[in-house]
Amino acid sequence: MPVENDYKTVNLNEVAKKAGVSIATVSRVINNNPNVTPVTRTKVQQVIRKLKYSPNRVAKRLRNRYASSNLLGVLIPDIQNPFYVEVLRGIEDVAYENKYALIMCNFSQDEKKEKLYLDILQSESIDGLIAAPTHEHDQKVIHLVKSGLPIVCVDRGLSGVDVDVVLVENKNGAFAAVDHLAKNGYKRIAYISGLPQLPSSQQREAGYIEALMANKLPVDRELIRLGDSSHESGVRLCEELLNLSSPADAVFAGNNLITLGALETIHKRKLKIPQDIAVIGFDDMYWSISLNPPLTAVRQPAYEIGKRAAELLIQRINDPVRPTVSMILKTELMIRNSC
Amino acid sequence: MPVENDYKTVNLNEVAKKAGVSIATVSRVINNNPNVTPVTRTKVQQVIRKLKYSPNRVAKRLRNRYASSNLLGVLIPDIQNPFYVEVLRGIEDVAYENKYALIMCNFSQDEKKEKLYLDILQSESIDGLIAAPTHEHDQKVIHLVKSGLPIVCVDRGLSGVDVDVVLVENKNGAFAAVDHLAKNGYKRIAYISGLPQLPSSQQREAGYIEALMANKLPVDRELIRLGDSSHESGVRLCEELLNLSSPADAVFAGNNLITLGALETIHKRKLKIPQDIAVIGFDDMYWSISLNPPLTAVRQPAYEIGKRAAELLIQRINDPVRPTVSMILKTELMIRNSC
DNA sequence: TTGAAAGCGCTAACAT
DNA sequence: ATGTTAGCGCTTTCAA
Repeated sequence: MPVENDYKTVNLNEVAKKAGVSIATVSRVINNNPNVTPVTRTKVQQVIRKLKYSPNRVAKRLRNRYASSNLLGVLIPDIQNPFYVEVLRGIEDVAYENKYALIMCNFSQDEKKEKLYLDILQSESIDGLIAAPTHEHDQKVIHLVKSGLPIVCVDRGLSGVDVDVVLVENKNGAFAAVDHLAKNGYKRIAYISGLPQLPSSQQREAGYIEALMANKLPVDRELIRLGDSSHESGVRLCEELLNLSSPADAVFAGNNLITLGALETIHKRKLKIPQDIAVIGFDDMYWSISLNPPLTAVRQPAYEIGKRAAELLIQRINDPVRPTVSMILKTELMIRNSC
Repeated sequence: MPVENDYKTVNLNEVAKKAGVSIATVSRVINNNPNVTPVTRTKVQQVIRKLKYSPNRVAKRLRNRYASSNLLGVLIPDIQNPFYVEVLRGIEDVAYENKYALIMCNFSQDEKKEKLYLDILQSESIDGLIAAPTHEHDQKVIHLVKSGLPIVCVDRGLSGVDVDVVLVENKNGAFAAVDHLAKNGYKRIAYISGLPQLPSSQQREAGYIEALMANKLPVDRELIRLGDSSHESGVRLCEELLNLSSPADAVFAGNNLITLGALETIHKRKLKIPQDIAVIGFDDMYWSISLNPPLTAVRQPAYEIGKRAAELLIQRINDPVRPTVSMILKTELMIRNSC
């Protein structure tokens, strides 16, 4: 049971008393209300400084629930994924420029945790939210959108509601990757998918299949492995692919973490890339060049995604009725040596 | 200028009215106060569910400033550094278990930003804070400790105040790394340091120098390069080291990001590791095995650091007067192929 | 220009 | 067992 913390904070009352004015006047000084004489203002400011007074944001928000809390919520599916970290950095830079602080919540792809954090975020009365929902029918997020809270979705859209969203061309990106593999002569190209309920996983699979067909390659369901977007799933599913009676000769990994997991398996087996097996990953990393071998990957403009999302969110906070937009960013195939 | 958000929230009053009881009774139901008849309780709960009522945390905190906000602050120096991400995961798991949510603030080694976030955190009346201060004399954090806010420092201590802290054996870890290099016959071992004001950078340098001396190797100031703990600094300083008239034959990199930067430079120059130059990094990564070549590194128990720090923090919140503790965790040399 | 006072949603002491 | 009410720190009318 928490014990009383005995650190007390200076409040308006103490400042007012010490300055010999009313709390209303102190409040005016703090909020730069022009209706204060320079003399009074200076006097109050001195006391504020002396007492190290800083306004209580909690009280402020309670009183003025429609005023800005200067707090933005960010709901991240997996903080271990460097892609989301980069998105976060984009969000952060824009937020900081606009004097917003971030409450970041990482739900580790756990829907229960997501719900808990969403509840907290809502009752903290944040000004807006950037979220990557677990799936398109995420009831909780949909409910929040409907309630009028400014929201921007990244990486994953929402079905049935009108919401700002920032996505990438998942299908095209996947197509380019697999097409590159096929053009280089690989015949048994595998796809290790992330969580199958994610729209991005589905779109990447669609791109994979289209590229196979465009190159007259058969679609073998055995070569499509469904995982949970984690590093561990990359390790495990790559093993399965290598154990096939007719093993894969190339792997298209559905995200960052899966790629790193697949590489781990391949290196453990002392297989040569790309001679024994080719690898291409969705998501580039800044250290891709230092991997063995330098990794060929589909680059998502992660920082840009975050930046755009934050910009859209702040726009919406300032203008709740502007029409929603969908922003689709392009991917880029970074060809190096892994295929 | 933000416009009114028109999403209104259900409050105690509406629930009370609809249920035909007083707000006090509703409050009791919410807080599981036993003094409510089962009949009343059920009736109120039904209304709560029907109205989708959820308590306003802001009001709760204002009213009861000494009660738990169930909010923990985390002040991260650099979210791009996988080490801190791992620490964060440790913190998060413990926090979640104990029903705390996290406000994470990433200040990107920027002291101004750090100060801003600290102000916000304080006025959000968080229950406690886990911080990695910019340096040992961080006035703002010291002030917070003195004010009585429960705080645990990670990775970096604070001088002159009594505060819980979780650290690793930086000096020993560095010694082991450099000693390993020396024992393998390397003569011109360089050290790329992170931000020189960080205690960890200094301790690692001390370990480096001691290992040099223990192996009767000269200490050449030219081989010690001071950076800012970033990836970019690793790239740049490794270049400088390679351009020396008598270049380094081994590099001890002060952290994760620096290691990745140094590798980038070495690969760009098509140098062979460890033949042309050996590399050893402080901080292990789960994908170290997939690097070219598999990286030898000093492993810090990052997840454990976060876990311990969060445990200490929660202990302190529950018992503000327990004596402070310093926890020093061990590092481990992971020998692979880069030296 | 300044002050007094209401009230944001909630909890807890007190009254019934 | 339930209700009434004060007050957390703040902003904002309204009055002076």
